[in-house]
Amino acid sequence: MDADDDLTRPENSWADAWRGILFANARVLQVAEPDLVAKVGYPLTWLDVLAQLYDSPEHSLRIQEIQERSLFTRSGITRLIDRMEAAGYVRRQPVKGDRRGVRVELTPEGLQAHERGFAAHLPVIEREFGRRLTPDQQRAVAEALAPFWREPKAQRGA
Amino acid sequence: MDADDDLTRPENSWADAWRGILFANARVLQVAEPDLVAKVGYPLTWLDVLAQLYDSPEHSLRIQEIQERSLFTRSGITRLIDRMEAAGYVRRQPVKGDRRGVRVELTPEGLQAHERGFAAHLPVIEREFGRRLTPDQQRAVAEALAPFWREPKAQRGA
DNA sequence: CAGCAGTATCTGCTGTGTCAACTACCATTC
DNA sequence: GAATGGTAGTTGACACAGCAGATACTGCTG
Repeated sequence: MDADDDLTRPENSWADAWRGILFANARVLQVAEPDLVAKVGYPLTWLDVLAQLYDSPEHSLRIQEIQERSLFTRSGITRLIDRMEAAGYVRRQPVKGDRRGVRVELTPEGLQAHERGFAAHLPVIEREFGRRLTPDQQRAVAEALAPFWREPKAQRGA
Repeated sequence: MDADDDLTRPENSWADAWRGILFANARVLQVAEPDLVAKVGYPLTWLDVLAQLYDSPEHSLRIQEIQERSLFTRSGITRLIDRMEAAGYVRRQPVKGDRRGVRVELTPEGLQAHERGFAAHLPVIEREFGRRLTPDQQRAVAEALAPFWREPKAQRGA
């Protein structure tokens, strides 16, 4: 993914770490994504949204909140919710007090889909990722990369 | 990205590491990708191919070899090369001895594009990723994730 | 309360990647 | 050397995400 890196120079020692991130991400998802679709019939993006809703009070969030927690743009979320709504996993509700807004809430089917999704997905991630690291490595990676998810998101796009 | 993980159970201790990978990848690329496009006028996928070609003997590879080294399907590569060829960065040549094949080679413009690309890209990755890890963390992450890029690729797709 | 800037979401268009089918060619077998 | 099965690359139809502009509403100002 990266070019020739001179590892003797200290300022380039992050290059292999970055390469590792790129490859680990790509290789694991390349297995996990089709696996999830095959097993539960929907893609990882849906599972992400289902999990966000599940973890929220009343299993519901506003479009904007979903966007903030995810790595999509607003228009991307609109269409994602369109599809999930068509599948019966979520429902759009008016927000009381702000008629511009939309509250997205999990349906019972969505709740079930969330459960099935994780039941199918987690073992694959464990097999493809977790087991390939020692407990020490798991801790080290988790600690080193924690800043990237414990921070507010850099805003972008429409 | 993930759901509620019980971190006291040892078999779930990879969850935060995985979450870190997902977020680090997404957050860094979310900055680096538009930055590259703004600075050199082409996306990361091109830089990846340019680097592969640059690192190869005679700055050329067969379509198939590019595909093996990348995370795309064959048809994806075909179209990617179409665009890069239209931009003048690569050239398609017949393969002697196998008239089915195509050899993709870097043009002088492509060579220059590669150079400009890395000159623009590496500092961004360093800033957004490298500097946020201590040297120890860089080493630990690199070592833990090395298996993912030092392995043959899982085949997929058309 | 008219005007107007700001916010929340949606929509049209476009770029890019995938899948499956297709063409062209290679290699083996009889 | 015709038949057959495999390989290399392309193409058509489609799915999905992004951007920019549209729409509908909020809330402040005078």
